[in-house]
Amino acid sequence: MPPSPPSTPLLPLQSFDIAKFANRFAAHLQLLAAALHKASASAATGPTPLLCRLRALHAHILASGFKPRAHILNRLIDLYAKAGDLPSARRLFDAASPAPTDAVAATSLVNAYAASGHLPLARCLFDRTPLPARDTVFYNAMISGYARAGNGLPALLVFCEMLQDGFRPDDYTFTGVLSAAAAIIGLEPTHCGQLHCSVVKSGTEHAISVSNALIALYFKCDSPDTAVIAREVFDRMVERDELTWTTMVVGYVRRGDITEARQVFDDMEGRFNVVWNAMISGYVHCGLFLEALEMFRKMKSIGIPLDEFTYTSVLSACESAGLFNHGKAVHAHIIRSGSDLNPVSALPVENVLVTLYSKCGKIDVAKRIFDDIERKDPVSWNSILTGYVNCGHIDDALAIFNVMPHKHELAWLVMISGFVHNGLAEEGLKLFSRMRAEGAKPCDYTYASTIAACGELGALKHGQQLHAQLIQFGYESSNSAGNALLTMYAKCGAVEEAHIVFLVMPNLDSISWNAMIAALGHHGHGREAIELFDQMIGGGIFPDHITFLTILSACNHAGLVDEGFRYFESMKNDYGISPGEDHYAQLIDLLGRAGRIREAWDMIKSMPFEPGPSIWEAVLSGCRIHGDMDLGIHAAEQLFKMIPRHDGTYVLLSNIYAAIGRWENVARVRKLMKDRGVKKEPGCSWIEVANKVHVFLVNDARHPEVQEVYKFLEILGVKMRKLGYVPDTKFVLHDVESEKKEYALSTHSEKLAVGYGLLKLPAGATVIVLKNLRICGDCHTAIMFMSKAVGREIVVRDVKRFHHFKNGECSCGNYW
DNA sequence: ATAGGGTTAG
Repeated sequence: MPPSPPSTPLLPLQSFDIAKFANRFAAHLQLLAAALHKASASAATGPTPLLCRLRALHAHILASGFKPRAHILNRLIDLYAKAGDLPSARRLFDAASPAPTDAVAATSLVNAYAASGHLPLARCLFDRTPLPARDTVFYNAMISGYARAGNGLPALLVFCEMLQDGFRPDDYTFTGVLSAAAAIIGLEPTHCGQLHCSVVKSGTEHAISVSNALIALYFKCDSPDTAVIAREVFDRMVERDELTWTTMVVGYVRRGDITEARQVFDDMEGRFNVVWNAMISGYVHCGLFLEALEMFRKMKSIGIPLDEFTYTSVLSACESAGLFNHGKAVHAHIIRSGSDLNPVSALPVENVLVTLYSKCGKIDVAKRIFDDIERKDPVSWNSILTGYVNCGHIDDALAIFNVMPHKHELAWLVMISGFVHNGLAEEGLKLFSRMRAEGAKPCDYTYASTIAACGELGALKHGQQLHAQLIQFGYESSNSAGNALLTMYAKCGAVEEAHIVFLVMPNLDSISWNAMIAALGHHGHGREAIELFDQMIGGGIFPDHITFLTILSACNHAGLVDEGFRYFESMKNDYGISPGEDHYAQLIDLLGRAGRIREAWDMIKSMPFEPGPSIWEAVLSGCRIHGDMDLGIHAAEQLFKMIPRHDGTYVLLSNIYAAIGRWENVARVRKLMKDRGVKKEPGCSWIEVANKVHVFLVNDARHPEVQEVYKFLEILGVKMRKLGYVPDTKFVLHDVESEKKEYALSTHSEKLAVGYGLLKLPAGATVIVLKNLRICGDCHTAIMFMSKAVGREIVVRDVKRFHHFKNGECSCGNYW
């Protein structure tokens, strides 16, 4: 804690003669400068204690009637500038004009302006200083000012001006020039070479700071060759400082070369904690969390000072690795070790703690930490917002969002994607509109989330509008937006559009491939999906567990049993990806649909883990298709045991009882629910509703029968609410900002169709599926089963053609 | 010179 400003005068004025004053002042100013240098970042706003002392001293100087000579004046200006009181510095400077004979004061001011982000002011002063008053240091101030602000080109121009004006650059000049050059994006290796040459010519290459800047410059170039040169510069250095090691380690880390970084680190002489921190954060960025933790442990044990940077990286490692107990231990360590954390630079620590606690489900702890943060910044707000969203507390998140002082771009994004993930896609769209109305600028990720919302809603027109906006904003080459568009078009049934997006995307990543394969699979194009998968492999893209989930699902949709098996094996053997529960579930679903329910059963028994809900769901659906009711009920009951409070299970179980007409069991389910305090009605009501339903396949909102469909949906929606159901996304009536209501169902409705289609339908009941989409895999399957169930032909119109379903087959020849 | 918050695929 710096001393508070003295209330009594610093100096007893009467005891010194004027000459001695001058010396005393100079000495005091010197002391203040040293104190100022030590007290770097301070949390306090307003005048700092040091500034108060400076003002008091200045007041003494004025009161003494002593007219400070140039060097004292310069020092005063410098101190005011460094203490952050630029207006005072400027006043003194201007009062000393118009005859500044040296550049010292101007340099101080240029430095201060640049440091406080007022580059134009610095430049203005720079330009107004006449040539005779300039010196090398003066140019250096301007150059390093630009360099620190990341303005590479202006810095180089000042450097040229300096040479033209006939000044000799020194090591400081080159340190500035090189770090300015490093800020230029797309710098060519030849440029680095040219700068390197002029460094050598000037004879400053032995200065450590110049070599350091040179190394940083070569690393920034991001080519393997320049990294080698950086290494050569490093090897030739006779003397190295902390910055040298940091630059090397960070250089390798940024290139993703963690091994080289570690080698440099191991060669390091000295115990610089910044380098340790850099190494830890390097490990975290590479996903090597355990190595990061090990390094932290070692750092602690050999007594390298830990600081805010260390804690932030280590906590982030714990959070990313899911090692919450470890994270809590580090938190405890921070508290135990006393609060020697700088309140300004500890902010990232607090922010990552918020993330850590919310990630492990302790949102209340996260909230407490958040509330205790004194000076919350946008990251703090976004962290707690994300915490609530990820815990599914979307209402709390919204409440926080609404009281946020400055809604950062990311906050909008988190909120919109939060809505979409919590089944409130429509709210997401509304929020996007609000964002635009409030003049906030969406980034490509925001577009990605909003477009995903359209996909969930099946709101093709809105999706197209967003597509157009995206191009206007210049985001058309963004991968995230492209992937979202592709998926949106596929979910709206426009596979061709999706494919076009896929074809024109400049940088396909594994998500793009997965999305396109899924799009084809969902629409029943199993063969094409497989073909695309092979292309993906041929293109050297490594498939992940989602790719295999997708390809298995595609095989499932297309009834490609053998292919499904082949890919399941290949996943394990060729790619070393061990199948998870979902992969097994796909395969079991596939077998079940093909009537090979016993094989599916064997597969379950051979699984390396206990079957979970998705497995039993797959068994259940297989049993429903092929009438193996004993196994089906077994599956339903397993499901029931696993998630006893999951309403869906009650629905599922009573559905299957109802389907085989065992109404007494349906009643038992009702009673069970009552006993267990589940408020909702069991699922048989759904069936009662569904069996009387006339639903149409609709591609076009202007379809003559669409009004009837709307009416039905409204009745169904009301009825469901009366029964205590909250209609899920499949049946929500979407009012999508247009004048006329657009009732859109997402691809999930197909699953519903499968469910309904397989029920025993009373004579005369017709179940057709409402869609404004084209017929795709599951939907097709469902209708084929329906045609078998009702024993007569069902004709549905697709966008392109009519499909005639009869006796479980379709005129288009597609096997389900 | 080292640190913290985000998206899209199943």
